[in-house]
Amino acid sequence: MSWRKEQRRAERGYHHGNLKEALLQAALGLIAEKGAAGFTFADAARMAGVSAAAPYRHFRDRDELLSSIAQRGFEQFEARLTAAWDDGRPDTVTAFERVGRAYLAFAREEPAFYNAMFESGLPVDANPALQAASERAFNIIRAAAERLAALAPPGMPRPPAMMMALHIWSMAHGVASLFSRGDAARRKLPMSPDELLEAEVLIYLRGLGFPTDRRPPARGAEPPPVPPEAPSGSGVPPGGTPGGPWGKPK
Amino acid sequence: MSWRKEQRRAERGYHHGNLKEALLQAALGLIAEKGAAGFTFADAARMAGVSAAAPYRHFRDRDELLSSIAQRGFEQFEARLTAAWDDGRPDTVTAFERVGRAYLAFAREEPAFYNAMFESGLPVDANPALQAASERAFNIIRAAAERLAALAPPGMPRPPAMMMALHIWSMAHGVASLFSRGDAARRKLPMSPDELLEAEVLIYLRGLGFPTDRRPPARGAEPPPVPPEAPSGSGVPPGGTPGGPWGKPK
DNA sequence: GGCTCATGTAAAGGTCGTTCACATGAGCTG
DNA sequence: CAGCTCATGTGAACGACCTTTACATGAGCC
Repeated sequence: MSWRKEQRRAERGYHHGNLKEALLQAALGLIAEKGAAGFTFADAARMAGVSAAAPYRHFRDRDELLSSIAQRGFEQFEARLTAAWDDGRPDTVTAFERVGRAYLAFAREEPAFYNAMFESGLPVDANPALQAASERAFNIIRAAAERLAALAPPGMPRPPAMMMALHIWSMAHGVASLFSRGDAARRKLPMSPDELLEAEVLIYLRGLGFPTDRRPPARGAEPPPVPPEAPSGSGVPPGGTPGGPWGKPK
Repeated sequence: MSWRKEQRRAERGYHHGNLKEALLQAALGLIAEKGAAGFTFADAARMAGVSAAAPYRHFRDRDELLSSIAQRGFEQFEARLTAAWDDGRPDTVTAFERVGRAYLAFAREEPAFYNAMFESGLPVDANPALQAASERAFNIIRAAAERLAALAPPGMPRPPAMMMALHIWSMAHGVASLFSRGDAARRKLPMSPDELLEAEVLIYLRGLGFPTDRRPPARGAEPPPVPPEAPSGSGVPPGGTPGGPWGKPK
């Protein structure tokens, strides 16, 4: 009860206080540095200032730690996608693309989480809680796709929202994992991963018949099914992509 | 030079004969079973019936073995993509889709190679030969995209072939790595990975303005001004998808 | 104060990756 | 065939890691 003990508790608390949290943080840092494969249980213990056996009081084994991190990652992922979707404001297509960018941003800014979630070799169904978290995150994309599908122009058959969601997911994951992270980012590209994904999604949506030319409706005409591409005269607002979803057409 | 020695040579040749090849094969099997992360150098040595130190006569370290496998994988990958592309026969769009399916088939049928190539955490530029092999494989996709881009319908701006190639690659990799391999394949889907990718690519191509409805024109009004590729009289390629790129429209 | 349980430690066994000194046999040279 | 040399494989050893086991310790509760 002495002051010192109180002090110790503040520093390390009960036998360190919250080793579990400390280990998660340490592991996160290590994974960010060296990848999920390179991360070692012993290192995390060392980093937390604790013996190599201590972590086993909090995690059955190394995989369970990894799985915990992946789960936490899916939760943050879900939060970011939810925020990006913003319930479809200001319009569905814009919000949808924002979700795509949020996906990439997460992959780029949280490499450790992304690695644990998708590249650590964890079996998808390792942990029911993990699986549930993963599904909750995916459901954001799915819900967005649902809203988008409901907007299908009259002329076109309405695409299944589930399929759209899976397509978008695969695009985002493909771009993230091939071009946007770690060593893979070194591949030389004609455009940034964000632009690449944005163009990909836009072209895809156009393929479904959605109007993707969302700029101040300078030249009236409500979008007919599959409107022609950007008119050559438009003023190219900053967010817009002149000349179509890709850069300057040849 | 006795009979026994000749026999031994037949079995193991000079000090085993071709340990290098045996190690590559062993590693391939192990990776297929347990993933690139789980594969161990010592195991490969054991499987080849050789001491744990022997592999070091043929590979600088474990990573070099992995890198060799990845390189060989890219070579086989290139061969399969080349065969699938078949120089764009019978028509560009059909051949293009066949390349997509070949991509998935490779990922499914050669999980060990795919794993070493894309999921082993090897730095892309680890080995110049590896990087070159990887580029050669990608160039097949790129060449196919080039041909496709050249067919851009007059009304549309011509999409950069490089971008198209990157898009297709990301779709194929995304689908393969999320849905088509190992544990990930357990995710329950409304359609097979092949169908998923086929639909995705078709929708994408339609978004670029390509005619993707290569069937006897059932319920017209589809392709805008576009020189149709295969003559519509040709006998319904087996890959045809009734009702649009996805299944029955709702 | 004493009990109990969660939490941490030390030690040990097993596996790996890797290195090093050494063995061995293939193929050449004379 | 003798002998040399070099590629190839072995055995032992080191350090790191994962994991288990027996033991220590201190928090919280009666």
